[in-house]
Amino acid sequence: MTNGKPPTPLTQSRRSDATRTAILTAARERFATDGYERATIRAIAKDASIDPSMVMRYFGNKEGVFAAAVSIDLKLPDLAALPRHAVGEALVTHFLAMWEENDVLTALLRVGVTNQAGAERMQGVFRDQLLPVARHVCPDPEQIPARAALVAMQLLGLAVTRYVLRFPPAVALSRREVVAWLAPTVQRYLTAPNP
Amino acid sequence: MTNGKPPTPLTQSRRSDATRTAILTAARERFATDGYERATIRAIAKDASIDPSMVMRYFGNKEGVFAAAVSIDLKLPDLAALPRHAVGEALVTHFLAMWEENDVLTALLRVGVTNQAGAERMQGVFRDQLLPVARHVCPDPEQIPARAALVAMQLLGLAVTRYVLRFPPAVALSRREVVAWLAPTVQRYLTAPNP
DNA sequence: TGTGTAGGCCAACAAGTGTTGACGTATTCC
DNA sequence: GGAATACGTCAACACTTGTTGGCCTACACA
Repeated sequence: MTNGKPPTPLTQSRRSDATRTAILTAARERFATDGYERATIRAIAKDASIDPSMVMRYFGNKEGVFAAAVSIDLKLPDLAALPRHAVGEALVTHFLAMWEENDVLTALLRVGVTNQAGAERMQGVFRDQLLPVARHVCPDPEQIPARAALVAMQLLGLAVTRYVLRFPPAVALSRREVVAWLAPTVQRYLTAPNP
Repeated sequence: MTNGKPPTPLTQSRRSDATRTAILTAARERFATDGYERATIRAIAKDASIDPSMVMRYFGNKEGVFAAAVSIDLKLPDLAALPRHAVGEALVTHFLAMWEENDVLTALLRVGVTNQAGAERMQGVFRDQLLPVARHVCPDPEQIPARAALVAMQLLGLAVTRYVLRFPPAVALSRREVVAWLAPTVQRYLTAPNP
C-alpha cells in the first residue's frame, strides 16, 4: 500500500483529502462506465473539477489511480452461521444487493475483461473472498476451488448480462425472481454431493 | 452486408481477396486478445503484413473492420429434435465446443463489455439465435425471454470465468465436469415448471 | 503498345493520450 | 514578521491513435 503521500503528520485530516476523494469518486464512475482504456485521466480530472496533473501527483500514474479507486470488499456474510440449506439464497441476495448499490463492481468487471492487471485483481477477489466462504460450506475440501468457481460462473454471468450487457430480459427480471431462479443453482454448486 | 467493394466483375475471385481475409483474420485475433480499444489498426495491419491504409480502404474505418471481422453464428443445434430432457447437456456441450475452437466469441465478449456497439451486437446474437431456440423448448411462451436470459447468464458466466478472466479453478475443470455441473442448471432454466 | 485501373506503400495530418516540470498561491509553522 | 511547504494551475513534452491523399507498380484490356 505505498501511495504517493509525502510524510506529513497524520494527526488531522489534510486539506487535500477532499480533492483526493473527489478524484477517486470520479475515477470509479469513469472506470465503471468507460472501462480502463477509455477512462482518461483528463476526464476523471474534469469530473473532479481539478487539473489532470493533480491526479498524477496524488496517484503516480493511471494504474495507481485505478488501484486506489477500485478496491473491492464483497462483505460476504458468514455462511457458517446459516443453516446449510440457506446459503445459496443468502449468497445470491447479497450479490444482487452489492451490485446494485455499487459502481465499483461494474468497474472492476469491465476492466478485468480488457486489462490483464484487472483480471488478476478479480482473481484476487475470488481467491481471498469467495474461496474462504466456500471453505465453510463445501462437503469435500478437495472440491472447494471447483465449487467456488462454479458459483463465480453463475454470479458473474448474472452481472454480465444484467449490469454490463443489459440484455433486456435479464434486466427485466425482478430481484426476487433472480433469487428464486439462481439460489437453488448456487446451493447445488456448493453443497450437492455430486454433479 | 454492404462492404466497400467497388463494382468489379464477380466472375473470378479478385487478387485482393487474400489480403482481405488476412486482415480479417488478424483483426479477429487482435480484437479477441486486446479488446476493441487496444486493438489498433496498425497492429492488425502489421499482423496481416499490410499497410494500415489498406485496412481503411477495404473497410472504411475501425468500426467497419470490427463489423466485418466479428460475425457470430452460434450454429445452435435444433433442440426440438432432441428428447426434452437432453437439451441442457446439448446446449452446454455445444457452447463449450464453440468457445474453445473460436476466437470470435472471445472477441465479441471482450468488445461487448467495453463498447456500446459491441453490447448491442451481443444483444442481437441473444435475440436472434438463443431466443428462437428457447422458443422450441420452453413450456410457457410468456416465460421464454426470461428463461433464455437465465441460460445466457449461466453460459456467459462460464465464458467469462474460464476464457477471459481465467480463474484457475474454472480453467482446471475438464469439459466433462463443466457439462456435468452446468447441464442440469441449463436444463432447469429451460424446462422446469417453476423456479 | 499504350492506357486505365486495381492494389499497394509512404508520409503526413489532426486529435487525443499519459506524463512532466516550471510557476504561482495559500497555508502552516517558527 | 518570514520561510518552508502543501496545494493547485498552465503549458508543453513525446507518443500513439484513426484517418487521408499522393504516388508508385503491375496487371488487364484495347
